[in-house]
Formats: sequence, C-alpha cells, structure tokens
Amino acid sequence: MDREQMVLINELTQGKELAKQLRKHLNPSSSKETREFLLQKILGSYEKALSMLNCGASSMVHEPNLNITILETPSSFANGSPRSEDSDLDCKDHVFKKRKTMPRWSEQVKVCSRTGVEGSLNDGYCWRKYGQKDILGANHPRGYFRCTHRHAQGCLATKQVQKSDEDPSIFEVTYRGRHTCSQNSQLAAMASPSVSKEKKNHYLKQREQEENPKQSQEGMFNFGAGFKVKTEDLDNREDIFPSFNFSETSIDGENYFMGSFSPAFISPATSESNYFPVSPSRMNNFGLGHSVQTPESDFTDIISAPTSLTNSPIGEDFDFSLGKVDFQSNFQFDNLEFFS
DNA sequence: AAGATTTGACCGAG
DNA sequence: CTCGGTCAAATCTT
Repeated sequence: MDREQMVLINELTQGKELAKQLRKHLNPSSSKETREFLLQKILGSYEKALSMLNCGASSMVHEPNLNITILETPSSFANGSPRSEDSDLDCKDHVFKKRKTMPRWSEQVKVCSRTGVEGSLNDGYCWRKYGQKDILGANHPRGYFRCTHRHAQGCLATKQVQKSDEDPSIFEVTYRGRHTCSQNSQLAAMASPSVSKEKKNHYLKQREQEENPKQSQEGMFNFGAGFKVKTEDLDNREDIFPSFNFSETSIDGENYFMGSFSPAFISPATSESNYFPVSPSRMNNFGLGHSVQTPESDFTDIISAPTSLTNSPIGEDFDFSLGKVDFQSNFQFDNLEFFS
C-alpha cells in the first residue's frame, strides 16, 4: 500500500470516526457548535477523500504525521457566567486569583507529530513568556506564556507549554482564554504578496526571538517534534474550535516545533474557512500515525488513522511546510514560506 | 530606550 | 506544608 492509499484510508476512517463522535453529541447536552464542527469535519474528510480520488492525492504525501484528539470535559463547565473569567483576570491589580476557582469547561485538542521542520514557526499569535516552573512529577519544566497584547488590548489569552514525559518529542500546549486582540491583520499582511520578504523575515525573526531567544541564535533546531494541544477555559463555545498553526518555543532548553490551536477570534459567522483557517480534513490528514494517550478524560475522541507512515526525512517535511499542501490563503502557515 | 526573557518571590488552593 | 500559576525586578536583546 502506498502513501496515497494510506492517506485516503486515513480520510475515510476519520470520516467514520467523526460520524461516531457526532452520534455521541446528538444528545441535548452537547452544543450545537460541537455538532456543527463535527459535521464540518466529516464533510471535509470525505470531501478530501473524494478529491484525492479525483486528483491522485499527490499533495498529501509530505504532510507531517499528526494526531489530533479533541477532548471535551463538559463536567468542568460549571456554574457562573462566562464573564467570570474576564472579571477575574481584570482584577490584575488585586491579589492574584487562581483560575481554579473560576467556572470553567474545557476543550482539549491534542496533536502529535513525528515530524518537524526547521526553524521558527509561530502559531499566529504573539506570545510573551512570563514564567517557567518545574512541575512535580514532570521531567521537564512548564513554560507560561501570555498574549503580547494583554495590556495594550486587554487580551487574556494564555498558554502553557510542557514537554511530554513519555515522549520527549511530544509537547503539550494548553491554551486558556481566548484572544480578544487583533493579531490577524499582521498575519494577513504577512501573507500578502505586497509585503516585502525583508519585512516578513524581520517579523519571523522577531517571533523566533520571542519564543526561543537562545536556540534561535544558535541555529539549532529539534527535528521530529510532536505536539499535544489543548484548549480550556474558553468562556464561549464559539471558541472551542481554534485555528491550527505551528509554532516554536523553548522549554527545558530545547527548541520546539509545535502544532497549536489558537482560539479563533474571527467570527464564525463570516465563513467556514475563516472560522477554521485549516479545514478539519486538512488536520485529519496529519493524523497518519500515532495514537495519543488521553488518560485524563472520560470523553476521548481520537481522530487518527489506523495506518502509519515512517518518519519522513527532514527535507520532505520541509517541502510540506513550504506549501506543497494547498492551505487556504488565510492560513497562517503562509508564514512558513519565509522561514527558510 | 523599549521590549523581551529569566528567575526567585509571592499567592491561593488543597 | 507543597504545588501550580503569576508577578516583577533584574537582565538581556534589539
């Protein structure tokens, strides 16, 4: 069986799995958005499979191996209004309040990859590191990031990045809160052909330093990175389906190339593609290889393929990142074009 | 000088 | 008390 066949099977299998997920979400406790999202993914998956049958699927063979797991923990969606988080964080002048006390529900998305690309890739948002902690029982420290525009625009989004204990090539990214800032204009500008390459390189260099000041200077990069991504504390179901991006960061003295999900702040009312910069089928196509452990959730939906690909040589992955895949024009992978 | 990261201190929860 | 998350001064980078 060749790769294209495997990808095709992957698509179809994921379509099936997604349909199963949708069935789970038919009960009234699941949100309409969740169902619509799943439906969208199913359609995307089959759409992709069909297009592969028509076109030979040659565009997919260079995609990195990713698994994406969407975890939902409705039990954590407790009492209180969605404003509670905002008001909590708005009290920054007061004594720090733990998020643990906040009403919350969480959405988790986990991604695994066996492949990585060289250099700096960002997740489409500007993050500023504000802390790092050694976590008990974890072999690697956890990095804490907040949106660069926290003060300027009051954006409350934060993320945590931690290297996986089990698999050093896997990193877990936890997003909290949603972006209320306007960073997409910058990204849109980046994607625009009218922007000079110098400017784009400058931007990427800034981002690289942002997230990995030491390693980026050394020019050392960790290949074969994997990732886990999850979001939580989203105060609005509109935000449960973030945009998929890649980024690099530095935790535990290493460079990470991460897939990430940033809560989309683009209105879902605009268009499907805007709401989900990379279609679910695209993401599912990443899932060519590994299982993801999701021990902490009783609601585990693994969107993955039963097939597996061997790790691709760096060059191939890089080809992927350079745009062999027909990502939509507003997809933030556009940045990758300027990475080399 | 401005803006970023580093890192120990601090806080609340358990 | 310990632990995770954040603050903020010191330091670094541009």
